[in-house]
Amino acid sequence: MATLGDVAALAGVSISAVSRVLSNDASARVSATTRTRITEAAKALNYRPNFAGRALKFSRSNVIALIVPDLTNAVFAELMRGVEDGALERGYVVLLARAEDMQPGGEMIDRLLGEGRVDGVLLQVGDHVAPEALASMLRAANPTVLVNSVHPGFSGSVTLDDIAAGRLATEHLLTLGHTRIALINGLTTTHTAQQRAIGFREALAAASGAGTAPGPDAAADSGPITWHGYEPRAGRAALRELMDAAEPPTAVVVANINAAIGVLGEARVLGIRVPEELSVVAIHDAWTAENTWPPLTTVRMPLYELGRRGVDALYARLHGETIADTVVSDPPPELLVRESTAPPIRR
Amino acid sequence: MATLGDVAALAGVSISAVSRVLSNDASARVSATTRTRITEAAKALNYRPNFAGRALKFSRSNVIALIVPDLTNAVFAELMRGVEDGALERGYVVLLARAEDMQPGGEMIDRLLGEGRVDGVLLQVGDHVAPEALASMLRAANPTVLVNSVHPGFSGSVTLDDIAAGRLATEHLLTLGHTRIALINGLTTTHTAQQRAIGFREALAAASGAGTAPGPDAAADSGPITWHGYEPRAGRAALRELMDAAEPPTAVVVANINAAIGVLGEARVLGIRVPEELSVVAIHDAWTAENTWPPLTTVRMPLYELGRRGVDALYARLHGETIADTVVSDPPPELLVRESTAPPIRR
DNA sequence: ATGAAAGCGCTAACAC
DNA sequence: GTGTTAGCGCTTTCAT
Repeated sequence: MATLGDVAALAGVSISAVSRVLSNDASARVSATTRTRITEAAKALNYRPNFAGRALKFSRSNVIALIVPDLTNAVFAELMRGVEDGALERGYVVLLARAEDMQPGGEMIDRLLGEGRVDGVLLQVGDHVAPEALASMLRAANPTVLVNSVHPGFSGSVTLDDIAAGRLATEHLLTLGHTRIALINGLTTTHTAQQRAIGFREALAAASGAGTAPGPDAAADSGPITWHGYEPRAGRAALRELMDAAEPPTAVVVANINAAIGVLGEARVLGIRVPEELSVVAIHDAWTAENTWPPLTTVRMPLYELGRRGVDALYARLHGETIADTVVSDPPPELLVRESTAPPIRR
Repeated sequence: MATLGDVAALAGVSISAVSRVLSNDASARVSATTRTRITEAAKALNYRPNFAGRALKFSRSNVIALIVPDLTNAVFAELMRGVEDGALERGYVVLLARAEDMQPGGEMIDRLLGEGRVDGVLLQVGDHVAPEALASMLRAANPTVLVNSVHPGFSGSVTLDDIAAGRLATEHLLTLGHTRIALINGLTTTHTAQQRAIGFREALAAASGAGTAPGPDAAADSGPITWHGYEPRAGRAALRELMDAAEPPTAVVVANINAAIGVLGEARVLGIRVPEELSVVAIHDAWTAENTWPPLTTVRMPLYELGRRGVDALYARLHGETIADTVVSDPPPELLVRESTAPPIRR
């Protein structure tokens, strides 16, 4: 690893001259000859500015941490890509971390930040994190931006339009002619699940309001909602529960694609044919949706853009700006009709 | 961010005293009183050693990079966990990077290493990387360890026992009574695919050798092999190809679980019932295997241990030891029988 | 037992 | 135009 000193020696100039040239200081006055001598020497030695030296000088690492609950969740693939691209564009490197290692109470994050390893944190909080645990790491001037999550009293979240997603998925089923529709949702504690439930109810209410006279109790019009979580096994449990009812649904909105995969599996076990006897539409798209049977109808969310906007927000915060919560709705949620949804069977 | 100087000032001692105490220098002679004064001051100020300062001093970052072709591939989940755990144990932090960003020709890796951001690299090379591209970054004293891959002339790989995996999967189908067995494999260029093919042929040869008289041309005994790749769509293409044959197989070994998911999907499209008309066993286990229909029989590989051993090897290399190639076979590949395999139909 | 000082690689203010 | 110098936070001789 060649240093500035090495380059300076080879070029026969001072260290500061080299520094000026190689960091392309605009206001640097250097003769053309020395400039070429320096750049050539640097190239010959394959010079790269030492990371630690810079970080020490600037007290800034140009690294941001991205923390997601589960790295292998295909849903986060796009998010990560967006973050990486946004970061690269701004000269940042992304340190990807497992939320697992971040327990308990953000000790690991404190370390990352406290030791100056990273300048800021992009945090997608997992479903099972208690708000209290979050509170400790969101205190004070902590350069953190929440992605896809919110926290009471914390300003600096960037989220998706989950209401629209819930509405879109539900409208699709209504359009097909379904009337008994259920929502297989995430945990009640999560903001995303709450939002998706709102969209679900909105669509149902609008339909019943338009189609029939507005009932006195709109609540009775709304379909059943389960709140088991976003994992495949949560989807399985939810479906069993719903199918036990006296009048089981003919269609379900599943708030997460992974849970939907569980729903599909459980439907097979229960002998329920999809889409003939049960239509399934899931929120979030991923490669897995094309490889289930039947292929899953999904609502594609702008996760890539979410990642980029998250970096934008963190960048702004790192530069002293106070940032407001933002909802990423461009491009808007998009319905991808595959083969898991169909009109209900007449009988 | 409190510095050593801050702690020293608060404790009323010199900076060097603080350094000695806080880095628990065993050979440091310090009075009990100053020691407690220092530790208390450090605690009061929530002191954390500055990363850049240390890295600069030691010319060592205590960070290793883990590069995998696709972060969201469930197969790598275990690998990552093993790496993280192994690294943490040794006081290292893991910088997770997309192979995507590493193109072309390892420019990004050169940067990571050249700027001193990481001390070494754990590299799982993707299927589509040309050996020439790899050669440039594996030259000289590059502190790199290949995981799950090999490179001609490069010593420092840690791999799995893919021969045993191929053999185990094939033996399972043989035991069920299948005689027309095919291998849906990865690209010919990948070491893992080659090894799995060896195991596949070994099992077939052993069976034909034991069951009948050893034929003069053992090659004729071996089942057909396709080499399309490890992705779902590669699996689909492979199945279509195999089923076009005059005597299609009654069972397939799929060299990768993701390809196997594609195989299952394509079987549905072709109207082939699994396992009645076609048994499917895949190498590598993941949560997805439990959620396909039917649930996939798989061969579980010790990927967690692979990760840990990879860190071991890199650590050794970073400390000047020359390391040999190693094969991680403890625990050995394990067959997980689910519902995608069954005896062939008699006719 | 404790402190002073040098130096890791870099940048920027300040000479000349 | 170019060089000298101080200092970012840390560890480690070397004095005392």
